[in-house]
This record gives sequence, structure tokens and C-alpha cells, in this order.
Amino acid sequence: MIDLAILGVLKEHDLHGYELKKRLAGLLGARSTVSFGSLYPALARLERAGFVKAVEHNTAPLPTPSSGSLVGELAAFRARVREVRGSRGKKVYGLTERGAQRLHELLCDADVADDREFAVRVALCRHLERPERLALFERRRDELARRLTERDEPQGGRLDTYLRSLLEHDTRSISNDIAWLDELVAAERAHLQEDT
Amino acid sequence: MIDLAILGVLKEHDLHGYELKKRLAGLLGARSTVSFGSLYPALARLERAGFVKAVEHNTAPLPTPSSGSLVGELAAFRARVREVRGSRGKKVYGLTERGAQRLHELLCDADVADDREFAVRVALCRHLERPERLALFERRRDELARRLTERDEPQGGRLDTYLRSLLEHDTRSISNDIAWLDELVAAERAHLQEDT
DNA sequence: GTCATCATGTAAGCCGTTACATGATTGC
DNA sequence: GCAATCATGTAACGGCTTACATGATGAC
Repeated sequence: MIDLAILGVLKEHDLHGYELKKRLAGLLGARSTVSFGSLYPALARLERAGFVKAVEHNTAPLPTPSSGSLVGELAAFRARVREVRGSRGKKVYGLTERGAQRLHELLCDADVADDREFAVRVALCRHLERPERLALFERRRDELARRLTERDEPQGGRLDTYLRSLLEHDTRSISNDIAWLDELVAAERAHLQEDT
Repeated sequence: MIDLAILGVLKEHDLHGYELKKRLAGLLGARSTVSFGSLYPALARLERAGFVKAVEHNTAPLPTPSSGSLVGELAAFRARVREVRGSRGKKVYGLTERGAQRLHELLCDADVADDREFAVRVALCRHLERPERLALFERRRDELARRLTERDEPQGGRLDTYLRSLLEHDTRSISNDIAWLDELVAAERAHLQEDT
């Protein structure tokens, strides 16, 4: 989930971790907040995997030839590090080609996503082709419809007031979600028609 | 969360783990399923803490005096184990006095619960006194209202169609939740009036 | 007698959190 | 020069999942 959100935000802008956290909070809303303790390790992991990479953002590309001396090597390393560290030691990340592919993969993934992950996918679904987006919406709608049918069997009707009220409210909520998805699906279908 | 759900279900009936899992699935619905891998360790933890205890369910209370011999001790242990293990090696748990107190604590806990936990609390709130229940509903309503006001500031109005649709749908969902809570609150208040 | 189901548990691992440690930059 | 904020990371830990191991019981 965090990978999806990070790659999605970086698709728009190159950003450093701290700023990324703010954007993620905006994207995820009150649903969940990403903490530094998970963000930075995630960025490191994504970098190792080649999906994001630190980009240079101050122009000082001093050549750093390998000298063979330990001191020289260290200086070269420092220079290389400085290359990708900004004013406050910031490390600005950008999406690689493979990262963009990965984002696409994660968005299309047919596994049933939990509620939060689905919301994140919708927030980023402008990066999908129309048929892929349509499939995303339809899968979700079907999943919610399945939940509705699976549930509606109260155990012998012997429910207390609060539990019954909760279940009824749940049913209404899911129905609202389905209605919303129906709208989205209809809109996508209409646009597909137009395109032909 | 799992503690709350377990104690809440055991408040009604003594149950063994396997059956408990089924009831929990019913209580939590599609929200989340508890796996054995978390249920059994949780039960063991709650037993150590003295909130639940294995209850006898076949009548065979053979006296098991300590004999001093290893063999005797072992036999005594086996007898004691057998005492609380049912036909299929089932171990039936029941709520202790302290467990009931703990359940009450968890239900009243003023910390903001996440969405799932709140649903579980509502499902179990018949175990609360009316004023406590009222407080539970009001806290949740206020929290949702806070979310609504905190969010409604789109970043410069430059949102794409899908993100805007998502945010609007979210707003509607939260408003529906608030309306539902208002009903519950009103009902509790009416009953409180009656009681006087 | 064997297969499905019931029943309990352990182990490894993932994902995330909080708390901590560190240091640079800006505003006053 | 000092505090607030920006910025990056590490360490310890918690909770939950999947997969595995084990064995009893009942149906056929």
C-alpha cells in the first residue's frame, strides 16, 4: 500500500521524504497517516529495487575519478553523496522507468484491495487507461455486491437494537458505495463510446 | 481490538476457540477476519492476564492430591488438564470477573478508535450503561465532524475528476455516518428522559 | 480405514508504529 | 545564540497473517 502511494505521488513530482509525507497525508486523508518510521525504510527499499532514485538538484557535477587511495575514495564518495543531497541534506527522489511500470502494475493488480487501498487507487487512477480504470471500478463494485448478499442473514432475527442498527447502517453505506461506483462505471463507458 | 471482540463474545457464552472464531467472523462481518494464528495466542494472553479462564464442561472432578512422586504429579496434571478439555480436546473459555471489568474498560476507553474498532464497540454496546453509550456515540460523532471540517480545503481547486469524485463521495459517507450517530444519540437521550 | 472436519497450537515473516538520535536551516 | 522547524534515519516492538504441525472425531 505504501509503495503504491509513494510511487503515485512521485509520478507527479520529484520530492524528498519530508515533503512526500505531507502529500501522502493529503492523499490518504484521515484514512491513515504514514509515519517516518515506515516512509524512509520504504523509500530505501524502493531505491534498492530500482523503482525510485535520488535525483540531483543542485548543479555541481564535479568529476570524481577513482584514485585508488582510501582517502581519495572517501572524498569521491562524499562528493557523490553531496551530489544528490540538497540544501538541508535533502534527498530528492524521482520515479524511474521501472518505477512507473511498477506503479501501473500495482494499480491494475486484480487482487481485492482493502477499503483504504481502493481509495488510494482511485486517487491515482488518472494514470490508467480507460479500460483498466473501468475494470478497477467494476471489480470493486462486484466485490461490494458480494459482501451485501453474503451478509443479509441475521442469526434467527434475535439481534439487539444496536447490532441491528449497525448492520442496517452498514448495508446503507455499502449500497451508497455501489451507487457511486455505478456512476463512475457509467461515466467510463460513456467516454469509451465517445472515443470510438 | 481482538481483546475487545473476544471478551465481548465470551460475555454472552462460554466458548472454545474454534467456535469463537466463527462468532467473531459474524460480529466483524466483512470488516476483518480473525485468524487462528492471532486468536489462540490472544486467548492464551488473556488467560495469563486473568481475564478469561478455561471452564470445566464434563463432570469428573476427581480429587488430585499432590503425592510427591513424579508419576503421581504427572497423573494429577493430566487429570487437571482433562478436567478442562472437552470431547475433542476442546478448551472452553469463560469470562472472569476481572475480564468483565476489562471489557467495560475497553468499551468506555475515551481514545479515538479506528473505524473497525468503533463498529465492534457498537456491536457490543448493550453491555454499557445508557450514559456511557451516549458518550461513546457523541465522541464518535464529534470525531467525524472534525474530520469533515479538517478536510474541506482542496489544494487550489486543481483536482482531477477522480480525486474530486472520491473526496465528494467521502464527504457524503461521513455525513451519512454522522446522521446515523445523531439518530442513536437522540434515541439514547429520549430513553434517558423516560427513565427520570 | 480413510477422509473431511473439528480443534489447538507454533514459527516465520510482513508491515507498520512509536520513540529515539542526529543534525541542518531559518527566524527572532 | 536559541528555539522551532525541517530533514533523515535507526531500534524496538506489536499485531496480525500465512504456513506448518499435530491430533481427535465422525461419516461412510
